[in-house]
Amino acid sequence: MRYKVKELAKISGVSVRTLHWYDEIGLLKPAYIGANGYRYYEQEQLLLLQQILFFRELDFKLDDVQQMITSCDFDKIKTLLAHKSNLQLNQDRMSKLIQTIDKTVVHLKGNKMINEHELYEGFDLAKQKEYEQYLVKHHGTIAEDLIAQCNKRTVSWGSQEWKEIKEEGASILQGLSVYIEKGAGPRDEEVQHLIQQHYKMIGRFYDLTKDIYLSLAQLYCEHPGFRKFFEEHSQQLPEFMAEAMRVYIYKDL
Amino acid sequence: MRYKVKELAKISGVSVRTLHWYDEIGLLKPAYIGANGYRYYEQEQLLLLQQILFFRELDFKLDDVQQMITSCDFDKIKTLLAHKSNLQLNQDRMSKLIQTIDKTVVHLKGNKMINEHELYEGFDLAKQKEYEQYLVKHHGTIAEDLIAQCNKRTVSWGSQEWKEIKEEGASILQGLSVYIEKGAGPRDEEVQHLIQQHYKMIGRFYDLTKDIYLSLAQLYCEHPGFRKFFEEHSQQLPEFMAEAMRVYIYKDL
DNA sequence: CTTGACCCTCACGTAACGTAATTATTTATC
DNA sequence: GATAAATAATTACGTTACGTGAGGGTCAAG
Repeated sequence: MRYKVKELAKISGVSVRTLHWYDEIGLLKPAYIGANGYRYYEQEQLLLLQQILFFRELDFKLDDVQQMITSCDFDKIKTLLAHKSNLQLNQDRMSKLIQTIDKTVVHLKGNKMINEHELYEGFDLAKQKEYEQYLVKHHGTIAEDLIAQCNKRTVSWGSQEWKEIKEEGASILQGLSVYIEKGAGPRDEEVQHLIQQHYKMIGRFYDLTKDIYLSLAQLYCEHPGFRKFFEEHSQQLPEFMAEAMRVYIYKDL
Repeated sequence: MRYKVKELAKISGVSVRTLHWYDEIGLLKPAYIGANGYRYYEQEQLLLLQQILFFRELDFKLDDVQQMITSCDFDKIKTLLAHKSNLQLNQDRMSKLIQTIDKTVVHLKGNKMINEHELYEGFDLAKQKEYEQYLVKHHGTIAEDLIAQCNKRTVSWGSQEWKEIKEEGASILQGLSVYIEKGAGPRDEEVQHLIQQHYKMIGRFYDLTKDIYLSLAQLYCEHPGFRKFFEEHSQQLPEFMAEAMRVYIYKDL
């Protein structure tokens, strides 16, 4: 069995350019080159490529990958452990950065006395009733059960918990609108990560199923109250978010 | 007060080239340019530069830094939170990578049946007595106290704990020798991180002070048994590690 | 007036490809 | 067998945030 570039690219999930590049730097040479100048790869190269991709995924530089695949198991272990400690360093740095961001956000909020009401008015309890009626009208008894469950859970929440969940919600929506401005798509990884947070957050209100989450996506677009709330962050947020939610639900299939 | 490039570079801790670059991309223009073509910065630019460096440290791309310093607090918060979720994504990835590395290491070890004795013989209990006598001879009663403390603590350790600490120790030494091969210096961040791990590990045996740790550095170089053990990883490991240990102790001063 | 420290502007190198542009070859269809 | 579509090749520029010289002016001190 021999593969041409495109074929090997497809089964290994890399681009043709990557194979060209790996050839150029001597990381993965073709088994042989035809009289037409074409690169032909064999089973052996496929296996080697998989090794390469494995180490690449671990954030090794290609130079180091080169070393790895040619070194013995003992040296591999040494290098892996050294690399691990590097990753841990990075992790520590991330933690510190996140802390710094949190502090900065608090500082900025305190500085400008951002009006909580303005930021979070979507959680207004008065509007809650309206939403519930809408839900019942459009989704029947299932919605009633959810509302009951939601009420049962939230009565025990203190103002601290409400504040947390409000902040988290606002953070998610703000994040999404930033990505919209940047021209990101609903299936981009960063967006999906935010949607995952959203999914988990909603799960604190009631037991969430895929169907219910899809209904929510619909609700956010259709219900004027929700629409307005979302549109305050970004004009395209309702559709964008609904699409991202659908992607999130269907992506595992 | 006006600064020329080198002066601003020194007080802000960046390179001259960086200032040139920031000028070129319009991120930080000089206050004015002299007839000689020199860049002159004022207090205002210094403050701006500090802002820039703050966001740069948070791993923002310079494009985004540009946005940040020109946007209002509200938008800053949005962007910061979006960035935070990015960092969290990265953190998650790191965790997974580290797990994968651990699994791979276990797999490689199992595969090649690496001889534990060969890897960890430095922890041989028989040799322990020899070390202790050497310590007492060269460091007197302080060493005796340490040995007593060490014995008191370690009697309660099970084989699991011994194994853990052996693995950690081996991992550190292997990591160090990899860096030596790469031509790293004793004060490099990665090396210092490993030394920190080493410091903490030793701290599990007895209460560690700076003086004692410095004595250890000496011991590793002088005592033939230790030397031999370290030299099995790398010929230069004893001196390299001792120097790194001294750097670690003195770096806070 | 020289010397050294400093300034300037190119301009190439980095890592790992992405993205054309242009040309040649194979494959599929008629 | 001719033509078109797909795929191959090479070449080369773009990306990030600078590092590192090269070659050549400017300024303060001795």
